[in-house]
Amino acid sequence: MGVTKTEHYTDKQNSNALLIRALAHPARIAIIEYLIKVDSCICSDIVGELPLSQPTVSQHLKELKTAGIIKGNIEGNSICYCLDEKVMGKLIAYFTSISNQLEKKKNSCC
Amino acid sequence: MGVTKTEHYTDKQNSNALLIRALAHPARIAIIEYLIKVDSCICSDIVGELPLSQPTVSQHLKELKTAGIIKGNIEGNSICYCLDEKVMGKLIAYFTSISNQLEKKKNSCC
DNA sequence: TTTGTATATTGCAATATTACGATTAATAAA
DNA sequence: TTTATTAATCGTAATATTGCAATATACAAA
Repeated sequence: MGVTKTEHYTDKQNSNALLIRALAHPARIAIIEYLIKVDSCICSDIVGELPLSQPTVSQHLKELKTAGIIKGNIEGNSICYCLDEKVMGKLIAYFTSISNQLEKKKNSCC
Repeated sequence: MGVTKTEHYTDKQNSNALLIRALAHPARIAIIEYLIKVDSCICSDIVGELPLSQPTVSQHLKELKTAGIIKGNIEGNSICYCLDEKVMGKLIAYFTSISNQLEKKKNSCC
């Protein structure tokens, strides 16, 4: 039905899924990589960097913003977007914890 | 149009997006967390663990398998699924590299 | 005020995802 | 061989995502 049964998973599983989903598109990966590279930016830069129209880029930015991964501050008549390192840190911490768990038990069956 | 313009991104961006997308659902997060916890399992176990029907679980397993995150070996008349730590490692390495880049430049503008 | 620039929103079409019942396929057990 | 068990596949419905043209909004500059 295209609708996820979120109520049966843990809060962590749901919130991590939302964060991960926000990065599950090459355009949004390109956006955060660009934000990391320039370490501050305005939206029109991003439109120029991507092979997408301005409305489509705006939509991807909105998804990243909704997920909390980026934040935007109005600056004159443009908008300064940058990473929310705290939220990004949560995602990184999740994968780090998986990494640690995998380190511990190397006795896989396959 | 619901179709991603993959040809304009780098191979890394596209392949990372595919890996990340494979985990962009709480059911699939629950599956890999369960696989890590038990360190080997068969599909029927997973069906019991999740609030989803057997066909739906099978479909999620297929997506994880297509992405390369898990592998399955036939074992009697059931299937032993487990993580492909090499592929999982690539994903972890990506987030680690992002983490390292963020460490270096703390002078964000927002 | 008018004009230009930057970004968001709306509306829509094409396609993808999520979920499940019914069925199939393959092996195990009786 | 028959029956049971396990997992995959098919078909389909509901919903979500991706993308863009057109338009709206908001501010800056002239």
